[in-house]
Amino acid sequence: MTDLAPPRPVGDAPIGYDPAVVERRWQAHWDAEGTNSPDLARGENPFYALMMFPYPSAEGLHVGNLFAFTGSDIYGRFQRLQGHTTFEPIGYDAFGIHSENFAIKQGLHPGELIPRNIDNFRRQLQRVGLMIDWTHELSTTDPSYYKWTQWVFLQLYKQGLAYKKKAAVNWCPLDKTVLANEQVIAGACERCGTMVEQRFLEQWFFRITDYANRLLTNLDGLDWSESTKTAQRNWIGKSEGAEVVFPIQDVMLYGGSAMASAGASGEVVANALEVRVFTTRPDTLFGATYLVLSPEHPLVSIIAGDEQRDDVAAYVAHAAKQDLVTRKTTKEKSGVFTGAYATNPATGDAIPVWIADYVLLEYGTGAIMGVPAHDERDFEFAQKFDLTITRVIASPEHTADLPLGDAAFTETAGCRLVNSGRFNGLTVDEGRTAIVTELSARHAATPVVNYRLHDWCISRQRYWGPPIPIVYCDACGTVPVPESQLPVLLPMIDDFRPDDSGVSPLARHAEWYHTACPQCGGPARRETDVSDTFLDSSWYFLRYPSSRRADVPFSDTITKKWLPVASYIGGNEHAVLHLLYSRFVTMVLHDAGLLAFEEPFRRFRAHGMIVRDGAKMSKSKGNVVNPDLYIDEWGADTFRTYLMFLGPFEEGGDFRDQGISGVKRFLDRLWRSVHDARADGALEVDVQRKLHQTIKKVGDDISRLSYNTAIAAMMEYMNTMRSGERRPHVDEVRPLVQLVSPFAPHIAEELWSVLGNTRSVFDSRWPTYDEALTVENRITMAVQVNGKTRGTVSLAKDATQGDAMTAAMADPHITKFVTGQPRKVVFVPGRMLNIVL
RNA sequence: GCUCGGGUGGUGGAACUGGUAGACACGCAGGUCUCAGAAGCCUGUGCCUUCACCGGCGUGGGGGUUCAAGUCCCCCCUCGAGCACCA
Repeated sequence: MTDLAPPRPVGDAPIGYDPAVVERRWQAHWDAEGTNSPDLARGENPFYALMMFPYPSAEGLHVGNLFAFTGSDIYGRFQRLQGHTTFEPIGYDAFGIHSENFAIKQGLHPGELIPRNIDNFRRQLQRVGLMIDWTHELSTTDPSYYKWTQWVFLQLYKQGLAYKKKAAVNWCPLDKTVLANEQVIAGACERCGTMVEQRFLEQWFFRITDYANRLLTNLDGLDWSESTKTAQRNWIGKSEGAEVVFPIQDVMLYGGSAMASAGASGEVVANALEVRVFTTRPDTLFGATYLVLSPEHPLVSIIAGDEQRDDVAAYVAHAAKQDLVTRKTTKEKSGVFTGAYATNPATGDAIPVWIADYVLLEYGTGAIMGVPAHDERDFEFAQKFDLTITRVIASPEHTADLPLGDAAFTETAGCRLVNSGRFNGLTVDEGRTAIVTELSARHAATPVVNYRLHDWCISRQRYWGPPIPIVYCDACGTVPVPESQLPVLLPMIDDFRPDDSGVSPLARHAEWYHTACPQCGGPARRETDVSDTFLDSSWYFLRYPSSRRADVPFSDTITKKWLPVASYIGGNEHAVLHLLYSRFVTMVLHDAGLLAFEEPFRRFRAHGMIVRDGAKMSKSKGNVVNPDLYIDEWGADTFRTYLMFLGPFEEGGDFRDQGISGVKRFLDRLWRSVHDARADGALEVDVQRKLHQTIKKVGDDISRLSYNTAIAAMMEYMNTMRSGERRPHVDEVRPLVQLVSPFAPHIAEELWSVLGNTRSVFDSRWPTYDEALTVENRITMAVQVNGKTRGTVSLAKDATQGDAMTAAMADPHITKFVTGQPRKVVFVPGRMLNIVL
């Protein structure tokens, strides 16, 4: 046991509260006693409080991290006080391009840089007093961790969910490297300014699209922030519609190979070239006056007419040269006619087939039907190239031949079909169904659901990540590395910079690259790509409780006991990627029979952002707050509590140092109240009532993460309890120490021991309140005349309308507004009285 | 452009299901204590008018519903975040 005696007043400090001393003492005490390391095997009533692990940057923790961690810590500590065994782990998400680029800039190896950053993070995390179980700390860069990241890859591979295909990526021809979309600024490389190109490279993908519908429908049952669920729904982007078949007319077939498409039964139908398009508006089919294929569409070279061949080829080449970002953001329409015509299956008309880069190969079928009258993009395109525009939807005020004017008509509510043959007069919804039904009978359409979600590209042609555990053998082909041979260690090489070749730097290391085939023992080559950091973080919560097990990624019994995660708190910037990938990986492991649950996070809450003077903190703006300086000056307890007091936790707030002194004063008063407390005499009724109200409110508020109002409530109680320089009774102060403890854990422990307790305040139980004692027996009721508040009356808590009326009419300030006989009186018991004249 | 959040005193922010708008805190002003200060403690503090009482006006703007609107409905302005030619 460390020394529990209260510190003597230091120097001139009149009250003896020295945060630095108190905080150091209790951090050492927690460490020595293992206060924050629960017995995971035996602890009762488990509660897994998870915070998103940080990326250990060179700058150290920023206030945003601290804000998030403190919010999560308060919730975890509160749950512990409710009688749970709380597990609060931390780790570092330390692989990735960020670290690698930074290391390159500093001329250092990420392998030396990262441990240094982690040491600094650990130091900072320790001094804010989080209830972290340090015995389960992890880093994704540790071979004992990424061994199992590779294992996760293998599980997906085994399920047929990992595959390799060529995909378009941004390529900087000067830096000779692949760029993420965020690294392309206005079509140019963010580092060297060179125009970026599109390249096709072989990449590993996970088939997350197979899980799209499940990822979407499960959301309904999750206790998550609505904003996060909405973001996921939008990201998955389900759209229901139909695929419609447009036969190509009179094609000149080149080279005889014309690849007539294969029907469902496998027989080759001669001369049956056709374009399939996806649409969410089959009701507008009669208005489809042209088709547009994406420039990469396989039919393009086949259907292009002799005269158009050169133009088409030039356009395709132009599109290929564009980078992905510019292509998707340039709204100016461009395109060329292919020379081919297709038949609109509804009207039988011949319509021209164009190609344009506003149609993307990766979405739907890579081809669209152009309905210029009712789609903005198509309208723009048709105007530019002078294509036919036919109205097929009309609102009740429109006639069938009313011209469109200068914009597409995209409304649907209350509208009906026109110029659509026998479908005229149907509503949009009816038309949608009727047209698809009829075309389906002729095999010209199929109802289809499409998702915006793409498969997850996990390949990175970089160095700083876990090597993808695959080997290529001339004899056996693609061979997964057997689990017994994991981890595939990332070699510590000096020249880890990306180079001219466009493949990972690992390819340059023959001794690593060449290996023996695990199947036949023959010569083989290793996969040189490493995996995406999002794979590292997609399963880390499974590892924490079992982090000391070398033989399995996660123990069955421990996992059954501790997961799914009871509370997960993090930033909404991870609403889609990290949180979606974690759900996906969990589902896959569930389907493989390795996990009993399919959703990893029972409850998720997104915290807000801390800004400074209304702007996001950034080095370039020079408004970054260094938490160390604030902790030095005010102490961790004050800083934590202040961060929580600045605004609603789920909304964030504006950091300004002016307000921090108010919180410090509050803790000073708490300190003094405990030291001055008397043990004799009785409790005051008003103080006691306020106490019970406060216990109730603080508990309710913490449960809803309304930390700012919880703190305000404690301050109110303090004002009541210590009004003037009133000496409070110990029984009035003791519960306040407990209420404060999740926010300001060090001072709470200190004062708890001053109050004579020998065990941690976090092993005490949250104080209980008596509902009966929270009730006020007299109430102040507002009295309105014609809806305007004209005064108040003081009444017994169960006063009737009659009592209220009598009291109101006795007050001349009120009666002077009552100039006639009341027409009506509205009485809300306990709240207000409204006299209507 | 679309989606999701916001807009309340000098400032950060309260206000649960419509029911005394401005809790709590900062700041400011005055007082008390002190040789003086710091710290504490007490009082006041939305705006306009007034010596004061009284009164009027007030939650981005404009309409509406209601005995009653920061809260509900419609239109508009504005700030932040995310997504973005997704057919």
